[in-house]
Formats: sequence, structure tokens, C-alpha cells
Amino acid sequence: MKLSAGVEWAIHCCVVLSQADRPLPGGRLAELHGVSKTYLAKHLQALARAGIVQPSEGRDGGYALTRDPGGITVLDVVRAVDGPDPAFRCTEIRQQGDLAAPPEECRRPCGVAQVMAEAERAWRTSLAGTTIADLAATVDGDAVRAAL
Amino acid sequence: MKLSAGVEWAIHCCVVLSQADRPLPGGRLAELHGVSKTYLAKHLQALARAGIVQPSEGRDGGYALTRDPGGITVLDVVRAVDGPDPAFRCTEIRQQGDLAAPPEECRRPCGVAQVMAEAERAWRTSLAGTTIADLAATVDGDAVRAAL
DNA sequence: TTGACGTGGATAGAATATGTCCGAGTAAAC
DNA sequence: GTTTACTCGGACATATTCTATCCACGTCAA
Repeated sequence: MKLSAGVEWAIHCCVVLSQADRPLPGGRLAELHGVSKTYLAKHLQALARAGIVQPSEGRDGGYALTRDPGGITVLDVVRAVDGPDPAFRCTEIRQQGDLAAPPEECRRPCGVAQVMAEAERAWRTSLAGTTIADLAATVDGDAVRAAL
Repeated sequence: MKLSAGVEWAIHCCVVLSQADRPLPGGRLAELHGVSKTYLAKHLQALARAGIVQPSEGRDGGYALTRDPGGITVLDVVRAVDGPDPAFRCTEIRQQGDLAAPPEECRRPCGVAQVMAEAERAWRTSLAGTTIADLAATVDGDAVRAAL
């Protein structure tokens, strides 16, 4: 199991944006974090599609958070960048091969899928318990605002 | 985030092995589930390296569980097949770019890494709460033993 | 001796993650 | 109103990983 590196970038960007009082261009966000501008742009677009950031075009344009940092959870950002699909996808192999179970026994998800789904639910619940505002409180806000 | 399909195969194989009274060849396990023999073999080798199954070579060889199914958690199997690496790897971008934090502030993991680590811990804890024996109780044991 | 089986490596194709580029559109400046 | 600089957005390559296959080799039982 592997999580895209863009997730890390996106979360850090949201934290920085929560400290800014005006839109920040994608290129500037990339410089601030020392990452690829164009690739970060891709993830910022994903955040925009998810309604987490609001892009403004033209000169002096950039990205800004669409709502209060306390209303944006880490899970929101992860889902926006990494996609909403669950990590585990049951391929119903219980219905294949020599010991295929009859269809009438397969109305409910198989035990394996249930266990994996429950684990992912715990994962998401944990991520949903922290907001961008919580993370912003752990960084030196003055230093960030000074760098802007 | 994506979980290898081999994880699903491996768990189902462990459940079947818990119902068998003698070693089952990898090819037979593949037939029982209708999956690729050679690719499943790779995952079975991973289970063997992790000490979950015991291979026996030569004719009438095969795989058998090394211990009681109640002592093998789903997490054990997932880690064996998917690898022990965490899904999220902090690349310390807080130390890069224009707003790089001074090293003395980076002794403890950054807030982002802490949140992701905590979520993965919840995920693993959930997976560790179910054993192969639990899963075996949800399938028709008579049907499985008949297919063997 | 023979046949069945696991082991490990080499190989190939598919899917995804990563990284780059250029065009369309917009808003500020003059 | 025109120009200009700047932005976003999607299309385009590259690298890595996952999936899958095959073969040569050592092992064990019949």
C-alpha cells in the first residue's frame, strides 16, 4: 500500500494557505516547499475540483482556501488528491475456482472485504479527526507569514 | 492509495489452509480460487518468508499454516504480502524551499506525519483484531473440506 | 529413476505515479 | 480599450510499480 507524495504536498499547501491573507500562485507554493511547480499544480487542481481551494485567474491570481481551516479535515485533502476509491477492492474470488460459493451465499460482502472495509473506516475516521487549523497550530505561523 | 490484489488472494488461501489437514500445493490453491498459479506462488513465498505458512518441498509437498489460525491476524498476512512499509512517507518538505524550518525545530516528526501515522496505526489495530480463525468461521467449512 | 513440487530469477505487459510542456483565459496596468 | 503579464487547465512524456508468465534448479516421495 502506498500513498501518493502529492498528498503530503497538498496538506502542507493547505496549512500555508490558511496563514495567507490573499491568494497564492501555484508557482509560489512550489517555491515555498521546494517541489516541482507543474506537478504541484496538478494536485492543486484536484483540490480545486474538490472545492477545498478556490483558484483565481489572471494577474495576481492564485489559490485560496474556500472555507475556514477548521472546517477542512485532513481526510478531505487526502480524498481530493488520492481519490475516493477504497484501497482494498474485493474481486469476489469466493465465486471463482473449484470452491466457488453459490450466489445465494454472496449477497452480503465476504468476511475478508468486511474486515478490510472496517479497517479503512477506522483510518478515515482518524484522518477526519484533525483539521488544517489543528495542523496550522503546530507550525511557526509568524515565520510562514514572514516568508510570504 | 491502493492495496495489492495479492493481499486478497493470500487471506483467502490462509482461510482454506486452516481447513486442510495436510499441505496443499500452490497450484491447487490457485485452482480452488481461480487465479494465476505462478503469480499466487509469489505471494505464497512471501507468506513463507514471513513465517505464516510452512512450505514442504518435493512430491506431495505444499503449504501449511505454521500455527493455529487463531494466532494469525489479518494484519500479519497484509504485512507479509504488501510489505511492512507505511503507506505515508514523510519527505520532510518542511526543511525545503523558501520556508524551510530550522533543523532544531525538526527533531520530532512534523504534524502531518504524526496525523498520517496515527491513522495508519488505527488501520493496523483494526486489522489485528481479526484472525484467520474468525474468517474461517464465516465460510462454509464443510463445503471447503469437500472441495479438497 | 521418475515425476511432482517449491524456489528464485529473468522477462514482458499494464496500470499508475511522477514530471513537463504549451495554449486559453483573465485581470491588472497603461 | 489595448496591451501585457500572469494565472490556471489539460494534453503530453517518463519512471516506477504492479501484475503475470516462464524456465532452470534443488528437493522429496513413490
